[in-house]
Amino acid sequence: MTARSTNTGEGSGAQDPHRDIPEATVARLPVYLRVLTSLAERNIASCSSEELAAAAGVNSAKLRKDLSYLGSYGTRGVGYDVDYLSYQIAREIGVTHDWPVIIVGIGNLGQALANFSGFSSRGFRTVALLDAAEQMQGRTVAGLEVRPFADLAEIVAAEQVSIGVISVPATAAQDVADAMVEAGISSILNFAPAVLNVPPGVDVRKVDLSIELQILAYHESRKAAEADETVDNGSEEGITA
Amino acid sequence: MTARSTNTGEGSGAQDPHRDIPEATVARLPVYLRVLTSLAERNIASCSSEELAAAAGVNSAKLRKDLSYLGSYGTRGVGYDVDYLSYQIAREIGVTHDWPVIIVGIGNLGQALANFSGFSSRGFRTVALLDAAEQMQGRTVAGLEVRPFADLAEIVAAEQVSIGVISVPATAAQDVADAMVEAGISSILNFAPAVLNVPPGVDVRKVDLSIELQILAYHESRKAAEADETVDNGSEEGITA
DNA sequence: CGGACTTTGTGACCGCGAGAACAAACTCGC
DNA sequence: GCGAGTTTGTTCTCGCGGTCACAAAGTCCG
Ligand SMILES: NC(=O)c1ccc[n+]([C@@H]2O[C@H](COP(=O)([O-])OP(=O)(O)OC[C@H]3O[C@@H](n4cnc5c(N)ncnc54)[C@H](O)[C@@H]3O)[C@@H](O)[C@H]2O)c1
Ligand SMILES: NC(=O)c1ccc[n+]([C@@H]2O[C@H](COP(=O)([O-])OP(=O)(O)OC[C@H]3O[C@@H](n4cnc5c(N)ncnc54)[C@H](O)[C@@H]3O)[C@@H](O)[C@H]2O)c1
Repeated sequence: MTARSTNTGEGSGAQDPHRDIPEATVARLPVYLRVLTSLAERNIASCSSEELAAAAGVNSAKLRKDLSYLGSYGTRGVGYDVDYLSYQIAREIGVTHDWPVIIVGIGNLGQALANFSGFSSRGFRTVALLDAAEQMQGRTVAGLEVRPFADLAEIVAAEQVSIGVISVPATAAQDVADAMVEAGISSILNFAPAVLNVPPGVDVRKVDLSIELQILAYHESRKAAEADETVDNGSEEGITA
Repeated sequence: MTARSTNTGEGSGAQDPHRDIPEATVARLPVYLRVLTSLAERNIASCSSEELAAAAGVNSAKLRKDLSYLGSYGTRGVGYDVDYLSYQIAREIGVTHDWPVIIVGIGNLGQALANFSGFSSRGFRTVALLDAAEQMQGRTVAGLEVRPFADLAEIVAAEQVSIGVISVPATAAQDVADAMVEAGISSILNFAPAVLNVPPGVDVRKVDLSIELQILAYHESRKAAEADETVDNGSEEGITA
């Protein structure tokens, strides 16, 4: 999913034994962190891998292996300390401090994102909303004034922004991405249904609702086809045993 | 990502040689379809795998292999016919006809989704908006009246809905999912940051913005750390050759 | 203090998916 | 009609990721 390019030194190998957490694990760490936060809110101090895994919806062995990439933070025979593990995961992800984020394109979706409170509680702070449309200028959304797109570079520099969200129409997405990169942003979350071209070193993640729905539709089609077949063949339900 | 359970007959093996398209391929087919649609709009009749792959942002060999799962729809020495291939992909995904969809939770996000025009053009039709809150009842959003959550079963049955979207707070997500399944929905797109428990045969896909941002944050952290190291070690740029 | 029990951390195995390379098949020009 | 050129479809290999199973390590009770 991520268009993460290989490191700057293309051929260097760069096998620093420091840490290299598998991408699949990185994608699950936030889930674990959320579960742990929820446990902490219920004043649960300690927790086994089995319980954690169940709450996160994954296999317990997978969870243990994931956590082992960060170090040995559990106690055998007991489990994991909720607060301690939470902190370790947050530190690994890099959300012990807040990341400033900007949103470009304050339409339907952009406004919903700006109004969304879930970001601030999970390590992010929306510092600016930008839009190119004349009639959006000066309007206030979620307590922030909508600023002209031309101010992008200035804002990024002033607030040290490295993460940008794109919620403009697909046709404008590449232009916005180019401007973001030019301004110094190196991570982009893209909601527009467009393939973004970015230079090495810049990460792009895309969220595409139509694709998600179409994947569901595919499985629905097959379920329907399967059901038809089962009707034709008569019942196939496990009467074997 | 998908919590698709194994088929009804858990141990049956079900090796129907009919078709079994790899999940990774299924996730890319919608991207190809979008690219093809875009080409068709520009009156481009034919296209090589190389061009398609570039526009979709994937490797051309991978694209060819993906397409080969549907059959041999290309012409060697020429490429693919845009309209023909579009239709074949749409048929495989199952979006030659529209799928009725309902959205539950018409808050910030739900309203943005309801107002989003992109769904209808990609094989989906929002047939109902549901919300539990008293003050939402009777309001009209995107040309549809918001209906009480209690009407869920009735609507699903009347409109033959099999796909549901959840955009309620995380605490309510499991309840809504249960009700959806009870009503006969078998595919769920979940925006709430919660792990949903559903019976076998029901597909769930989740879209979690906080997780996406946290993954970006992780890579940002590492980029920052890397940059620090490079400064310490002096330049490491490819001077080797 | 020791043994039984619990739970972590990890080694081994397997299957999916990505990518490179190539043979087959088709078109087009002569 | 035929050869050169082009592009597909497929085979092979390799590495990542998921799962099982177990040894190591710690706790707790008698
Ligand atoms: N609304 C949804 O629920 C939804 C769902 C999935 C995907 N999307 C995607 O998200 C994007 C935005 O959707 P939306 O419904 O909010 O659209 P919208 O038309 O409501 O909003 C787009 C905003 O972007 C601004 N804009 C346009 N060009 C710009 C530019 N070059 N620079 C800065 N701002 C610019 C416009 O002024 C407008 O305010 C689209 O690509 C859409 O496909 C939206
Ligand atoms: N707004 C965003 O941009 C955004 C981004 C990421 C994730 N999310 C997630 O999407 C979900 C919705 O976010 P939101 O900002 O729209 O919240 P919101 O509070 O604005 O809207 C939630 C809506 O759900 C309704 N609701 C609550 N319980 C219900 C129930 N049991 N049955 C039916 N309806 C019910 C409420 O009446 C309300 O209208 C949340 O889980 C949130 O974490 C939102």
